[in-house]
Amino acid sequence: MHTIGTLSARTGTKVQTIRYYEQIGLMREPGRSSGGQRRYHEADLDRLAFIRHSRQLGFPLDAIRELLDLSDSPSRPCAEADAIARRQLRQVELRLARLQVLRKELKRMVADCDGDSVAECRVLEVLRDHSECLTEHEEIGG
Amino acid sequence: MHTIGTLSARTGTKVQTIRYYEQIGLMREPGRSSGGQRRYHEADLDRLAFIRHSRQLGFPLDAIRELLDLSDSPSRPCAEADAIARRQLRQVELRLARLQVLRKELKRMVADCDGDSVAECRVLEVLRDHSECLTEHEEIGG
DNA sequence: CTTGAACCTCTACCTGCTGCAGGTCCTATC
DNA sequence: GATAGGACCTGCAGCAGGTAGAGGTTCAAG
Repeated sequence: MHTIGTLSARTGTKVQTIRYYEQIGLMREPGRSSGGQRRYHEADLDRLAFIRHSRQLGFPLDAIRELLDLSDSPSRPCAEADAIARRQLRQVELRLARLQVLRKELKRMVADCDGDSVAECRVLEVLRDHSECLTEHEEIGG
Repeated sequence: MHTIGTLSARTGTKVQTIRYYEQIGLMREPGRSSGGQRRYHEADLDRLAFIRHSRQLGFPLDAIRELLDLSDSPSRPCAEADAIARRQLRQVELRLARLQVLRKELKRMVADCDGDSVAECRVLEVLRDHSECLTEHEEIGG
């Protein structure tokens, strides 16, 4: 039996986050001590580790929910898990591509700026006028 | 004089978003028509375009606030604007580096999976056991 | 039996918006 | 001048994925 603090320490997850996962139904409601404190089994620790690792790989909580469901029914074909992972890979590749465009533009921006007064600052100039950009970038929220 | 709808259409910003920018003090409070509707000057349009463009380049609203302040005082040296842009560039490069690690790991994950049953699914296996990863990745929220 | 670290619930806040409800204004057309 | 209907108004709730704090209880070591 583990306390929530033990799970926290072992998985590097904040205590509040574990309670949050319980609240949104990602973690099962654990048993309680006579005084009302959460007491976890080893399986809960594994589940939390799974969740955290998936988060580290950028999976959104909804995807993790699906993966956990799949993980709980071992006889099903794994095509679904595979599809989720591929979707995540596509997302990551999309974000990479967009960030690469941004990096290029930002690099050019700071390279062109010679540190004079704000009035002739290249950085501000480029921000003022999108047409000075070499590439389209409809990033925002990527 | 422009309506909020005109600003919206010209900058590709939702009407609500413009009102939100006003609420958080990024956009100045415009004048109003006799009936209480917002009426904008050309300068407001420019300001909104600046904000949007900065957002597209991934600048957080706080940074944009600083950049706007700088932009309003043209005699100051532009070192500050430069620093903000460099900071943003560093952020983008950090995110890029992390995403590249993720991509590698995800690629390996889906490549190893041969589509059999969940019980022996590589995807789930890797998620279960971080030690199967080739690289450390403390992504989360990047 | 005491102490204090760890736990509990509840609520609010973060970023950067977006959407809806329910009501008002503006302007073109008849 | 009346009317239709699109554009506008305010205010509030909600999204992801947590994080922080208040104010109170429990647990376990000494």
